[in-house]
Amino acid sequence: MTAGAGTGVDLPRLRELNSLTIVRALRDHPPSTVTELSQRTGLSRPAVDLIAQNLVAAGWASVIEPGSSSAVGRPARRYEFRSTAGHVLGVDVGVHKVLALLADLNGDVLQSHRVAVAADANPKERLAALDEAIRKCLAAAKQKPADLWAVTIGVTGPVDASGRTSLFTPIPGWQQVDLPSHLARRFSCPVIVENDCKLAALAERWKGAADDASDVIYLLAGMRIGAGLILDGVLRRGYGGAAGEIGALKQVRWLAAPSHLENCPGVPASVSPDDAAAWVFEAARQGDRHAKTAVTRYVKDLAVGAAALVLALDPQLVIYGGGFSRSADLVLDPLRAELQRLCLRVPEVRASTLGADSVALGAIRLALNELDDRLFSTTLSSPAAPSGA
Amino acid sequence: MTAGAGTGVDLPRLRELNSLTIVRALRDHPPSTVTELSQRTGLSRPAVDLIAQNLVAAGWASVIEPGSSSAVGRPARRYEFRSTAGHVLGVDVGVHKVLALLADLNGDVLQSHRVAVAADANPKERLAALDEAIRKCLAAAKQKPADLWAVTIGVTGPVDASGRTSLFTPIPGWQQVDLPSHLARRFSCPVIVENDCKLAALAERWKGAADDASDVIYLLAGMRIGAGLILDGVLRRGYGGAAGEIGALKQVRWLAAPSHLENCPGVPASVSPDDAAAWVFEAARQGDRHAKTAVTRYVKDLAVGAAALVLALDPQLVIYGGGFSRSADLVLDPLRAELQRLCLRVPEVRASTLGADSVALGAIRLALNELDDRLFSTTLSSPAAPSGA
DNA sequence: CTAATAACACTACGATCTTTACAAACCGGC
DNA sequence: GCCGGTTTGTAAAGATCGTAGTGTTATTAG
Repeated sequence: MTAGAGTGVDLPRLRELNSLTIVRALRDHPPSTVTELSQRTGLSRPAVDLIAQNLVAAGWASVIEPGSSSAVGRPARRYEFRSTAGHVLGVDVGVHKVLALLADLNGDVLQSHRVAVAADANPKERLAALDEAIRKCLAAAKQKPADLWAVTIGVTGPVDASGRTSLFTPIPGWQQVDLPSHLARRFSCPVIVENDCKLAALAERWKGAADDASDVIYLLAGMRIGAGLILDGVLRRGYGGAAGEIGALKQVRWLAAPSHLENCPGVPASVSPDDAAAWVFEAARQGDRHAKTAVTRYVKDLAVGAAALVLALDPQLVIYGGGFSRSADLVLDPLRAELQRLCLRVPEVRASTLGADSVALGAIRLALNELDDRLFSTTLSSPAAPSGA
Repeated sequence: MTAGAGTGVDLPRLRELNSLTIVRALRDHPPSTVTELSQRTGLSRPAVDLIAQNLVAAGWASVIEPGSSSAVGRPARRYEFRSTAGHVLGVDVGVHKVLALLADLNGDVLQSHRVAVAADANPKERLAALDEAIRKCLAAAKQKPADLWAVTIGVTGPVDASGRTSLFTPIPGWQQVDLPSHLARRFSCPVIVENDCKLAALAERWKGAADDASDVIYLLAGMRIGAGLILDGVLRRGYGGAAGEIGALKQVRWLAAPSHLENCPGVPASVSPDDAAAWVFEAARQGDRHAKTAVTRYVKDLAVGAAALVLALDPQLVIYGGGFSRSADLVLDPLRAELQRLCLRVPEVRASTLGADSVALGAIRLALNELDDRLFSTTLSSPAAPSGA
C-alpha cells in the first residue's frame, strides 16, 4: 500500500467520496430534500439527485414521498438515512450488574436488558450473566447475533491491545478472562472491549454534559475512582490502553478517597458497605458533622488527582460522573474550590447528566465509531452485517 | 459554510486533491520519476505527468533532466520538491540566549544566529536581542522578512490563545509582553508563539529520539522542569495552552527537584548558581557522596511528576531532554527504576538526542505544520509569501 | 548495428460533475 | 375554474478529468 503520501483519487473514488458526503449529511440532519443536501454539500442538484437514488438502491437511504406541503412551490421528495439498516450492541459489565443496550445506526436505543450479578461472583457466573443479558436483549428486539454490525463491552480496569484487563481489575478472577475469544464465538462482527471510564466519557461527550466540549476529563467516581480522557474530541486510550489510571499513584490519594466515606463514624451497622457512601452523603446533607468532614476529606483527596489531570492536560471541562455523581450537589463546589487552589487555569466543572447507563451508552457510541471508521473510510458497499472480522 | 457534514468534491477540486497528493509524495521522497510517483500514488502515468508539469509551472516542483543513467531503458526525467520556494523561521527565546534558525520548506536549516542575553534582562532588552537575532539570521541568508511564510517563537511558560504567557513565566517582566503584536509589525506572514517544552517535544519527535513513536511525553529538565505531550502524533496544547504544566502541583515535587542539586553540600563558592547542577552531576560521576545523594533525590522528585504524566497518558515513550539531559547517563537508570515502582505500565525512557537547538528546531517544525495546514488543506495556489494573516 | 528495455507523447474513451433548459406539481389570487 | 409564481424533478449538452492503449524516443547489452 501507499504509505503516508496519500492516495490518488480517480473518478469512481470521487463518486464514493461524494456518496459518503451525502450519507453523512443525511445522518446529521432530519429528512432532507435534494435542494437542501445540495446546499449543504456544495454539490449540484442533479449530482445529489443521482447519488441519493443510488443510496436508496443500495439500502443506505429511504425515500419519503411528499405529503401535504405547507410551503409554496412543488412539494419535495425527502431522503432519510436508513438507521434501521443495521444494529449495534453496547454492554456494561459492572461489579453489580450487566446491562445490554441495543441501538440502531442513529444510536437510538431500541432495547435494554439488565441482569444483576453478585459483587463476588466468579468469572464463569459473570460471563453467564453477560450471555443472558445479550441473549434476552436481542430476543426482545427480535434480532439475531448475526444481525449486529458491531459490539462493544465495557469492563472495569485498563484494557490492553488483546482486549484483556491484564494489568488490573477489581472484579475477582477477571484478569484471566479472554472476553474477545468468548464473544468471537457468538458474533461474526467486530467485538471491542473497552474500559468503563473511557466509555462513560464517550457517552457524556456524545449526549451528556460534555456535548459542547472537545477537551474533557471525565471522572468516574464510585468506590473506585477512574478517569476517561477526551482530547480534541477523540477518546485517548494511551499506548497500552491505560490512560487515565492516575489513581495508581500513591501521592494522588484516589485509592484512599472513598474510604473516608466508607469508614465515616456513625454509619449504622445495618447499612451495607456498598451503601455506606450514599448514607454518608445523605447525612452530610442533613448536617451531620462527621459526615460533612468525611465528604470534605473525600473531595480533598479526589481533587489532588483531578488537579494532576487538569494540570497535565488543561481541559476545557471536568465531568463528575459515576455512582457518586448523584451527590454532585455536595461535591462540585468544594471540588471547584480545591481545583482553584491547586491548578493554574481552572476548567469548568459539571456533573454528569447521564445516569447509570452511561457506560453502556458509551459502548454504543464506540461501536458506532468503529462502524464509521470501517464503512466510511474505505468503500461504501451495500449495507449488510459483516461476516469476517 | 457547510458545517460538519463535509463538502462535496467537484472536478477542479479533484485535480487539486491529486496535485496535493503528488506534492506530498514529492516531499517525502528524493527526486522521483513519473513512473515512481504513479506507483506510489496509484494514479496513472499520464495523469501524474500532467500534474507534475503543472506543479513545475506553478513553482512547486523543479525538473532534473536525465543525466547519465545506469539502468537500462530510456533515462527518466526526475521531479523534485522545490524546497527553496519558501522559508520559515524558528526562534528560541530562552533565559540566557535567543537562537534564530532559518529553514527551507524541507525543514533543512540554512542559517542560524545566536544572541546571548542576561538572565535578568528586562523585556525591552530581550526583545532587542530577539530582533537582532532575527535580523542577522535573515541578513546572513540574504532573505527579507517578507520572504518568510511562517514564523514561530518559543518562550518559557504556558502560552494562551492570544500568544501571551499570561499565566506564568520565569522570565522577569515577560508576562506583560505581547509578542504577537511586536512581531506582527515586522512580518506579514503568520506568527505563532508557543511554549518551549512543547516545541522541544515536536523537535524530538521530528528528528530526535522519538521519531519512531506517536505517544510521547517529553521532559524539559533544567533549573525548571516542564513537559510537552505528543499524543497520536500530534502536539497537545490543552484548551488554554497549559497542558503539561503538572509541575505546578505541590504533591508533584518538580519545583523542589532541581534545588537538591543547587543546594548540594560541597559546591565550591566559585561555581555560579547556574552551573551548580552541572558541577554536582560531574561530582556524582566522580563518586562524591553528597553529589550522588543529591542526584538520587533529584531523580526521585522528578519521577513523581513523570509518573503522574505516565499514568495519566500511558505513553509509548518518555524523553529526558533539556539542559540536564547532558547528564542523562546518571538519570535514566534510576528514573526507569522509579517509574517501575510507581507506574502500572512502564514506557520506554530515552535521552534526548537533540542538543540545545531543540526548541528552535521545534519552532521550525511547528511553522512548517502551520504551513501544511494552510496550504494543503484548502487550495494549492502558486507558492508565494502570504501577505495577509 | 540490432534487440531489448523503459520512459515519453499522443489519442480515444468513459466517468463524473455542472450548467442550462424545460416539464411537473403545488399555492394563491382573480 | 383558471392563471401566474415558485419550487422540484428530469433530461440534454458541455466541460473536466483520469484511464487505457498505441506509437515514439533514448539508452544499454550483446
